[in-house]
Amino acid sequence: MFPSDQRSWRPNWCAKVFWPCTAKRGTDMRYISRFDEARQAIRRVITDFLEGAGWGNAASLVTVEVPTEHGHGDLTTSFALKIRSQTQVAPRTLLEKLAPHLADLPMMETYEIAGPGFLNFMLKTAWLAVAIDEACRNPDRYGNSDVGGGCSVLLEYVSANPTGPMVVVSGRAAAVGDTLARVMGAAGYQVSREFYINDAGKQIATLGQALALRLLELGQECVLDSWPDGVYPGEYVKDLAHHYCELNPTVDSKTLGVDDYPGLGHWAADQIRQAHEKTLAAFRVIFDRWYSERELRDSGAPEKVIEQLYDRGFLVERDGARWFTSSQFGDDKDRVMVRSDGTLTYMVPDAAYHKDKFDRGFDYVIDLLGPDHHGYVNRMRAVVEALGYPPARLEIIIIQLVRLMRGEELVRMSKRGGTFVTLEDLIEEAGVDPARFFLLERAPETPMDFDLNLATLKGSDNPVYYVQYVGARIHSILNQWRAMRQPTAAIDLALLTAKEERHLIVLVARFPDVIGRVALERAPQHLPKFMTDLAHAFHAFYRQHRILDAEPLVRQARLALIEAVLVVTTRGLNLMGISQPKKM
RNA sequence: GCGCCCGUAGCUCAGUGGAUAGAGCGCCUGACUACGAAUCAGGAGGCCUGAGGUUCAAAUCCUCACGGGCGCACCA
Repeated sequence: MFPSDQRSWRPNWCAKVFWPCTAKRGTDMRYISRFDEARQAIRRVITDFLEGAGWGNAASLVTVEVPTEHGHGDLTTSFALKIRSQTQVAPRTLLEKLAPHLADLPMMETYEIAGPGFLNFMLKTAWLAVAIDEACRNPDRYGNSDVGGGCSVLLEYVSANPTGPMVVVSGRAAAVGDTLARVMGAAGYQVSREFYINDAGKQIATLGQALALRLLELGQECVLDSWPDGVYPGEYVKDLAHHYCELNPTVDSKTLGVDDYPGLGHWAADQIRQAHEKTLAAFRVIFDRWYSERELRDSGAPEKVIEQLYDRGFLVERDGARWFTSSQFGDDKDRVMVRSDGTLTYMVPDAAYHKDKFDRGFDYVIDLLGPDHHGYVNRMRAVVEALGYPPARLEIIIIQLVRLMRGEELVRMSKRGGTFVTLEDLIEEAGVDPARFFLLERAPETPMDFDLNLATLKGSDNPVYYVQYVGARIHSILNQWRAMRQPTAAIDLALLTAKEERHLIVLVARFPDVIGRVALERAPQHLPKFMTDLAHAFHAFYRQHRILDAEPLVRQARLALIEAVLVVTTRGLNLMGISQPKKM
């Protein structure tokens, strides 16, 4: 039983809910970040105090947070305001009594009571600076945590139809899904990544028809005057036709008929799927499993789902068809599962696929779907619930539209006309690093404009270079330091007292929390934001302070500091699937 | 008509019920005889679409408008 099971069924399925997962594994080796440790220690003092005063039931309202504003401490809590109605004590009076208990905490530098009843904490710099040491010692692991508690999660994303090239919104899903997978892995989830291939059904036959017509054109060296509606007209089918002829030189295109369409379609779909895999690999997105709808169908799983729904009484016959009574689970209307001609609707294999996901024992099942699928959310939840699985464990994130712009001008995409801007085009024009950064900057469910002019810029206008430049500068400094062949002094991080240095220490210490937050909220956009903040803090430090020219003990401390910053930028970029160049 | 997403600086967007709402781009002023100026310091720019409600506290939660986008098949 997981906490999310008790969560009320939310029509707003966007993953804004912040819930913990009961730890299953890894509790012995629990890593606690500096910020987590401070938070827990402060919270414990406060709850002990409240219990002592007879307000123990208010303890759940005590939260210790990173403030939004600078100047409100490293951590802050507003619990005194929140529990006022229960205690009937003026918040500031309560805090005056509580505060002395906090002074003894080992990480506490100062605290202040502010505003109507906030309590702000400044942590000891040297205590936070332990994070610098942790980062330098664990360059490949720093930032990891076990907030995921070892829970297993299946992420399905992209799942583009193998009937044509991938469009840019698939690229967004790829960037978001891949980054979530990387981050959740770092945060202690056991992640599996899946791509579901719709390689069955009518669309495959239609693809086969398109191929057959292109083969006919090739064979007769002509161009057809009319093209049937809804049959993929894109240029890519011509390329497939050429390839097909090379492999099958004896094919007689004039004899191809309806019976040949499925076979041709399967061949074409497989070619396109392989192209998808190649493009995604170039985008640094890899999957653990490519799940074939066709194999699912061959296994008989769809029919089993029909039976199961029927046995449970959720399938009724009406107008000669069999309907799933999804409306009793919150869907707008019932859905046809078996048409009056006996064939299955596309929904059935999808239902079987989701059943299979849960049967494989995943604690969480996360789907990233395209913007044209949001009408589909309720019915898939309905299926999950009807089959007896907790619907809250199916999380669906809708990846919203990407509009491509060139400055002010909208880049038109027309699927019907067969003209695309494909993910491949985007990679070629913008490059993987800027493309991924831009696609990750925005919340997945927000429609976004992608300005190709901005992404293509090589200069300072491009935020990804701003972040990468940090690492390049640090590499350069560290190389020069090694070339100096100076004796290494002992590291005394207490020498890092300037405000720019402190800011960097705080950010390095906060990195594990950022990873945890991205994982728990399924909100990748916080990562580029954090990286930009870190880059800004580093560049400000760098302009203000000398490193190699500093007095030896200070130099040694600053070298440790920038090494830790390098660890964080490199890891942070890596979690976004973005490179950290040593030179730019 | 019904459902979903979005509405925050000129533009693109962040924002965890909390304090003076932030960033990037664009605009204006300054800063290299310097470990990398792809940088830094500063400035201007806001009725958070509107109206009610809940709350000690609302950009954030609820209701209703308005505006933009996308879905609403015995298609996949």
